[in-house]
Formats: sequence, C-alpha cells, structure tokens
Amino acid sequence: MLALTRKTDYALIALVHMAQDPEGCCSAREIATRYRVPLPLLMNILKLLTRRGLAKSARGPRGGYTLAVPAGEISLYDVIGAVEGPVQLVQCVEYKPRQAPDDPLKVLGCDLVTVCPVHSPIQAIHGKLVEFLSGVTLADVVAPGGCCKSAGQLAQSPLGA
Amino acid sequence: MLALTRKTDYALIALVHMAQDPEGCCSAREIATRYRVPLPLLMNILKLLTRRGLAKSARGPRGGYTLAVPAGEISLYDVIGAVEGPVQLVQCVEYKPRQAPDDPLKVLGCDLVTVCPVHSPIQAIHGKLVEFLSGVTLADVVAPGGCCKSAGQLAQSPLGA
DNA sequence: CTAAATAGTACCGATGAAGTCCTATTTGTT
DNA sequence: AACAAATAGGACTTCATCGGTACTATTTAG
Repeated sequence: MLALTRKTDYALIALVHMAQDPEGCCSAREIATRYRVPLPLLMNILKLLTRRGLAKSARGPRGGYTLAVPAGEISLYDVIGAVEGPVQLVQCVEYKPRQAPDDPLKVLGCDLVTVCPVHSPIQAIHGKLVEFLSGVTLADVVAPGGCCKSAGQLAQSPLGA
Repeated sequence: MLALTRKTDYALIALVHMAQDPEGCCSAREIATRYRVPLPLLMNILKLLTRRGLAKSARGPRGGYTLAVPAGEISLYDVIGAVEGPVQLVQCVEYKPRQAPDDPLKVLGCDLVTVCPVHSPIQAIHGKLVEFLSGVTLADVVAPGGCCKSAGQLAQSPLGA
C-alpha cells in the first residue's frame, strides 16, 4: 500500500512533541496520554529512537526523552530507518550477492536481477526517493504551525498555515 | 518497511516490456517465462492493470496485453494505485469522519486526527510524495537505455552478480 | 471444434505489523 | 535504606496483508 507504518506515525508525533519543548524532558507516559497512543507501544518506539541516536533518554523519576540533535538534523528518512528498517523501493535495492557456497545456483537475494529490465532505472528512482525523504526534516514538520486545534502551545507558531 | 510490493515490481516489469514493443501484443505467458515471474500471479496483476485502464487486453489465441496509453502518461503513482491500492503516507491522509451511527464514540477512521500535532504538515509531505511518484512515468523507466534485450546493460550493475 | 488466451474469484501459507506483558536496571525522593 | 518512577530489553500474541495457487467461465483465432 506504500504507507508508513503506524509506528512511524507515533514516532513522528513523539519527536515533534519533543521538538516543541526543546529543553523539557518528556516521559513516554506524558506523550502517550496526551496523544492517546498506546503506552507500551510508544515505549518500544522511543527505545528504538534512542538506540538510533535520534533521542536521548534519562532514567529514573523525572526522566524521559529529549531530542538528541536539533530538529533540523533529523530527517524523515532517519525516522523511518529507525522504526521500520531500511527503505527498500524494490526488492533488489539492497541486494547483496550472497550465495550459498555449496549451491551456487541458489541465489539468496533477488534473482530477478539477472533478467530484470527495470532494475537500474528503478535504482535511480529509489535514489531520488531517499533524497526526498532525507530532505524532509523534523523542523519542516514542526514549522508549518498549528495544524490541529487541540494543543494550546501550538498557537505559538507564527502565521498559522 | 516502506517498500513497494513485489506485485508492483512485476507490474513495472510487464509494463516496461510492453512499452519496449509498443505495437506487439504480449501474452502473460511470454512475459512470465521471460522474466521468471510466476505466471498465475502475473496474470492477476495484468488483470488489475487492465481494469485500471493502464493496459488493453485481447482475448483468444494471439491475444495478450498492450499499453492502453503512451508510456509517458503512465506514472509510478498510477501503477502503485492499480496493484497496491492508494498511497497513504500516514493513516489519516484519506481520513473521512465516518462513524457508526449507533455508536458515535467509535471512530472508524484515524481518531488521532483530533489531537495529532503532525497531521497537517504530514499532509503536505504526502502531497509532495504523490507529486514525486506522479512525476515518474514509464517513459522515464524505459528511457535510461534499452536495458533489456541483453545482459550487456547489466554489466554496469553495481551488484556484479 | 478446439486450443489458447483473458476474466473473475476464491483460497492458502508465511510474513510482518500492532500491540501486550514481563523482568531488569537506573535514579530521584522520602 | 526503601520506594517509586522511569527507561532497557526482550518474548509473546493476534491479525491483516502479501505472495502465490487454483479453479471456472468467457472470448476468439485457426
């Protein structure tokens, strides 16, 4: 369906929330209740983001999460890579010709590559897609301003819409 | 994982093949054997493409498929839409506030929309993605060279398989 | 008439998404 | 020191979809 997973949605929500309160330390619970995201799931996602170096964590009471780097340096591509794994427009993109040494005929990756007429052009398209996703940063997502009525603090954004 | 499904890969292969032989009528069997795509699966895909008006079909012996419109008018977005369904960057993109009338509390779509801080900026990003996918046409995929026909083109492949 | 093709649809197994739960470990507070 | 609040790291379950198969019906050239 070419959709982001819901986990990525949640990750974006959490990261944007952190970006809007750059100094504050947000706990998973705060974010989960505020945006009605299932808490245990959000916790898993925040763990992933932390492991990838997109967020910093602080344990203990009053602990929580903060952006590890400025919002402008976190791209959509980074977020997707952290929670969904690598972007792979087609099967062969990340193909590495690893073959079972005992059976050279069995190709473990995409065996279409040998006959596939679209492989190399699609590679180029894939590159452009990655470029596109890498160009969208958290700052872009935060900037456009008050999207939804709910959050009062969103009103701080200049020139709504 | 943000990947195209294999069905889309197969659809592209088939469509590119047709584009390279604009007049000829290619049967599903031809394409399947040539590119080692499972025949029954490819048949299903070609049915989808035909239903969506991307390909024309001719029944009976010597029948097969042809592009319904010039390659330059078939976009990657069209192909994805035909075989995978609508592109949906996030859950709320196609959100329609349809609610079960008997249970107003149960929202059938994405209920995050009411509190989601990223909804409208993501909408914009979604628009750009669609724009990108719509800008890539079959002609672009075919153009980079008569990649097919021989393994010669594939020699440049970084895969070295 | 027959064989070769598409049309439509139902079906199945495997994979991954979405979500839960449990057990550490860290750390501020009392 | 004890406790509670938070993260860390997993395993686990459920369910939808993907990838693929199969069957029947319909069209049509020879």
